[in-house]
Amino acid sequence: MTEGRSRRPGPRIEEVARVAGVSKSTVSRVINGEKYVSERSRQAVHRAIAMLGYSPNHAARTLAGSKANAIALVISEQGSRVLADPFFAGVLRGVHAELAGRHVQLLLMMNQPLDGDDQVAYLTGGHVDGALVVSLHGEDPLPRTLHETGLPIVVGGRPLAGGSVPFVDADNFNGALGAVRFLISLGREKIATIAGPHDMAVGMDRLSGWRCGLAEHGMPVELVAHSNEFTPESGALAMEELLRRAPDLDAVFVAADIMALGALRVLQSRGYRVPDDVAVVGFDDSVLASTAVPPLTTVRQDVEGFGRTMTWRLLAELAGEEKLPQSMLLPTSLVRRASA
Amino acid sequence: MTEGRSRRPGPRIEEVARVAGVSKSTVSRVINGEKYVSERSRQAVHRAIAMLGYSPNHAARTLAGSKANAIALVISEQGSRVLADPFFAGVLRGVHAELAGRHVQLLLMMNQPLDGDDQVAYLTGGHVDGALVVSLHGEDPLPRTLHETGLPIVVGGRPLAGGSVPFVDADNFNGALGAVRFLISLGREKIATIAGPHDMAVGMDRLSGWRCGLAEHGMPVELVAHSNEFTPESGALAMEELLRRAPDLDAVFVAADIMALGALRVLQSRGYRVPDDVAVVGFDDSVLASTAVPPLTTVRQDVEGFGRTMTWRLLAELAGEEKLPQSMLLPTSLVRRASA
DNA sequence: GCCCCGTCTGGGAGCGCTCCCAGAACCCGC
DNA sequence: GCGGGTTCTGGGAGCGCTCCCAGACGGGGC
Repeated sequence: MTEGRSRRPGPRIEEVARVAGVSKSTVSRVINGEKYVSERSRQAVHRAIAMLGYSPNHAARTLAGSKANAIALVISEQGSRVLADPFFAGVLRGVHAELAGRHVQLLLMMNQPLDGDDQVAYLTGGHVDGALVVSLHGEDPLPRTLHETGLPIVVGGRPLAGGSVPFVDADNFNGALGAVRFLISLGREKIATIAGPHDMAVGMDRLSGWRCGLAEHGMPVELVAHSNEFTPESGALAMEELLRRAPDLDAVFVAADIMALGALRVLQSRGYRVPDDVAVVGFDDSVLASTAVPPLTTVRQDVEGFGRTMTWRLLAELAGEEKLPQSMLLPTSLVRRASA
Repeated sequence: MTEGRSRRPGPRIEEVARVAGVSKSTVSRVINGEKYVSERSRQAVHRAIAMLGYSPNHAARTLAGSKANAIALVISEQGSRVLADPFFAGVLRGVHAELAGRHVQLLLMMNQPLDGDDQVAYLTGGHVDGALVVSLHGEDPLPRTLHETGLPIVVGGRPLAGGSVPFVDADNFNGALGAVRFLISLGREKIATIAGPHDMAVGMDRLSGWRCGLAEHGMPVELVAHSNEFTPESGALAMEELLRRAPDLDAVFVAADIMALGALRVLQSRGYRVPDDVAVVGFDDSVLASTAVPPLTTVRQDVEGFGRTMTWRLLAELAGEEKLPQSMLLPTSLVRRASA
């Protein structure tokens, strides 16, 4: 590479030891937060580190130690869809926030068409201590594959084929349930839903919530239209199907804002007024929700918290903490706008 | 961390050397593609590597060598906005695609409120060989600061305070120019623009293109409304201002799809028909464009190419290539939909 | 008094590579 | 024949840490 970007300049651990008046070993112990270091030494080392502006060499730590001091963020499957979703933005911010101050590198990986095994090999090859796997497609085999190698991982989004893989997810079930209860509280009586694909947990869980909400009021749970993907077009098709089956429906719970957009378009072009004739509730509270016409009432999930929680869970496991919850569901909240 | 995720198992370079019947040094030379290795040795080493499934230890290479074998992707300023933009998704994919097969790690970094100097220190501290800096805010000092430390970087988006920092950007000027020419070809005669903030190159370049397009047909270039940020609300305000100043305008070029959404809303609520009364052209071709009502005619930029080009440029520099272009502009294209 | 255990410390081997150096082998021209 | 290059090779000293070991010190319990 560019010849001679000369060897890293900063002070080494030895320098710190000299200044602090202790040995390399003791400095190392302080850096790694081990016990069996006197308060006096600890202070001295911290002072020396601050004075010299010392920062440990990542490669050396990794080479010498038994850990890689890095975790991977793996975007499974085409990545396109996940990333295109602003959802991912918040997650990333959360991950980063939780990592702040720790000496842990964040490596980014995506499923390339080529990769596959390479990726698993790399991840389990000692380059990272653990991985955050964002995988929306419930049947994605990667989470399980990785988990079985013994690599500590946390999956974002409940994996369908997960076995006992630790995961973090929004509480999709209760989010949907709350949305339906809200619609019922508005006096709506014929509440349909546009559900996501069968093979995604996020879709199934929201559908269950909808079912449950209706069932607990003794209302029928027939008006379901499945869409194949999270796109406005797909949402529009589903809406058309619903209107064909029940022209007199008065509310729709749509499993994603982006599909709700398509549904809105169809409703309006058929002359239904939203929310007067038909109330619409989405899910995600993405940018799309507030820019929709009318602005969409939707279920918000805390995406940043999503990333933070995943990271926290992984780091805790790496730190050897016991009795961690195998999975965690994050609360959602209803954001009321104009569409319902 | 989890005690005893035992030391990385794979074979070491010495093993490869033994099997190939050469010395460590020669294996190292082959791996790093140096010259002065006989064809015979090279073949033998490659065979041995394949047979053993050898993969070099990243930490050791970095520690021993003079390069880090990693590059950083730095999301400058709040990150929130950049990331929320699907724009970033494509860039990331492009970066990753370009990196495939190379033994280069991609480290992700964001500007934390806390960081600042820490980040510069880390980046110039030898942890990475170079950095891709995504910075939409033109006056962001980070690109220049990093560049001045001598760290090879490529900035995504033309930096205003950039000096001679290498950058990659969409050809915003010609994109806007093309949009205006298109509007003129439709017979529009009173073409306004909603421009982005003054402090962002992307906004300024698109404005210049609009100006130029009108000027070359001898049309007046007065109908400019600046918005402070790339939001629908801001776009709506700007549209209102324009209508106040020129109720009879018949076209608007909006510097971003997301602002165009706000503009559309205002136009429609005032009874203007789009595109019959007023033609609207956006910029970016984001998801928003196709879901808008009516679907937005807009200027597309190849975001994936953006990422690929940035990465290519950086790697080329790291490889010591000479005479690289200091900056690169990527072509845009007009996507015709219903709004114009 | 003794030993044992818990606390704290320093020394030094070695992680798996790269890169410098020295030297072998070979070609060229004179 | 000799000197001077260019091509190829191996040996081995580190890169900057961590972690093991050995040992020093102190405060119990018997």
